[in-house]
Amino acid sequence: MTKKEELLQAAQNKVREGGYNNFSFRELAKEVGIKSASVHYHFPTKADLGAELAKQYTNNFILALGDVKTLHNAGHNPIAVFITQFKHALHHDKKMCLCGLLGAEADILPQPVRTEIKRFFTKNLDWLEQAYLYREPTNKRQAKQSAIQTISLLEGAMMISIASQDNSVFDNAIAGLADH
Amino acid sequence: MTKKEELLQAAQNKVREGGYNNFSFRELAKEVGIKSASVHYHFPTKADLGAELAKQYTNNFILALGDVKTLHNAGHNPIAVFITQFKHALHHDKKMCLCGLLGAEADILPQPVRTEIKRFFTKNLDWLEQAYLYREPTNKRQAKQSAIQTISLLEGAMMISIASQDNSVFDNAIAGLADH
DNA sequence: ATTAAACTATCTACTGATAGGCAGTATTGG
DNA sequence: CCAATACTGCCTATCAGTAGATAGTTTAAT
Repeated sequence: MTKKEELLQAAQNKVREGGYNNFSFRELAKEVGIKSASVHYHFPTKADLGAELAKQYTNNFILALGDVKTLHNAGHNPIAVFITQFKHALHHDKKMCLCGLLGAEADILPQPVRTEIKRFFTKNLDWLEQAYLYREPTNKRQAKQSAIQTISLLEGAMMISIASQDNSVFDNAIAGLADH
Repeated sequence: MTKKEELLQAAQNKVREGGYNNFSFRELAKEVGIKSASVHYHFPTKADLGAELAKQYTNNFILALGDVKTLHNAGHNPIAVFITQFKHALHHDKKMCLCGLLGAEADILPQPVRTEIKRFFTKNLDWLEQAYLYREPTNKRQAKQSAIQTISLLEGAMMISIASQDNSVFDNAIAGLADH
């Protein structure tokens, strides 16, 4: 892993714990073993770092989900896959969704970061809409609404689980969500 | 309004925009027209201020909801009332739920603040559980689950609406939620 | 006279950012 | 083939601004 990648990884952990203001160049530098001035070599400004962080997070997230059609044809339920990925983020990383937390504080984010956060949600909503269209006789309007409701429930349940320090909240919230 | 109340109000706005790290004693002081040192007179430490902020927010929120039984007997649907209060917070204040945002960054909050955030959710879940028990033949287990799902959906939808800078996301998410 | 609510002044620590230097590696032109 | 050049990735040193917090003082109302 290059120093740049290490910096992004360290930043991701910090942001997922306490938001955009919860990391500093000095802190990241110390964690990966370089000086804070060198972080500016890789990312000219903090906004640049934040934007790239959100961008890569989104890309990795969508990539990990895979293709809706492929999943469906292989006999998997895309919606269950989507839910599982959120569940994994909470249970494995024990941290909030990066874009969920940043989304909540969108008002104070530099524009480039805010743009990437928006992209996370449009990408995920498009994916979910497609997933719902592979189900039952559904029109586009209904699929869109189901997509919004599903991702809202997941982000909200994640948030409350972390606030409550109790993952059973999340498990309870998603019970029976995938199977109609 | 006393200076102390003004300070709490100013802090609430700041926190609901960008989280716990988005306000400073100097900023608050400037906004209400006193010196930063004087803020320490009202709130010895930042954690004290944060905890009282969350406490009052929770109390006001529950107070504004009213009593479930009373609402039900007056012919109102408590669940619809609950949803309306969230909707109002988003549409009127144009800001995230204080405890939603703070809940997401619970890992970095001073314990006294975290405790108050937890209380917000237990209070609201209890209220909602009661509300669901006034509906149809439902057992306690089902009512608890419905409560978690409802508040998760609301918090999540709020978050995504702010991230997307588009309130129609929220309206779409809550469509048909109150009426079974 | 006591007390509440503000003040002045100051401390240490941390913030993002910049200027300029210095090795090591690639690239390129004669 | 080799010297000149440029690039990469880091460094030291430093800046102005802001953070939370404290000690001690003044003001005004009870």
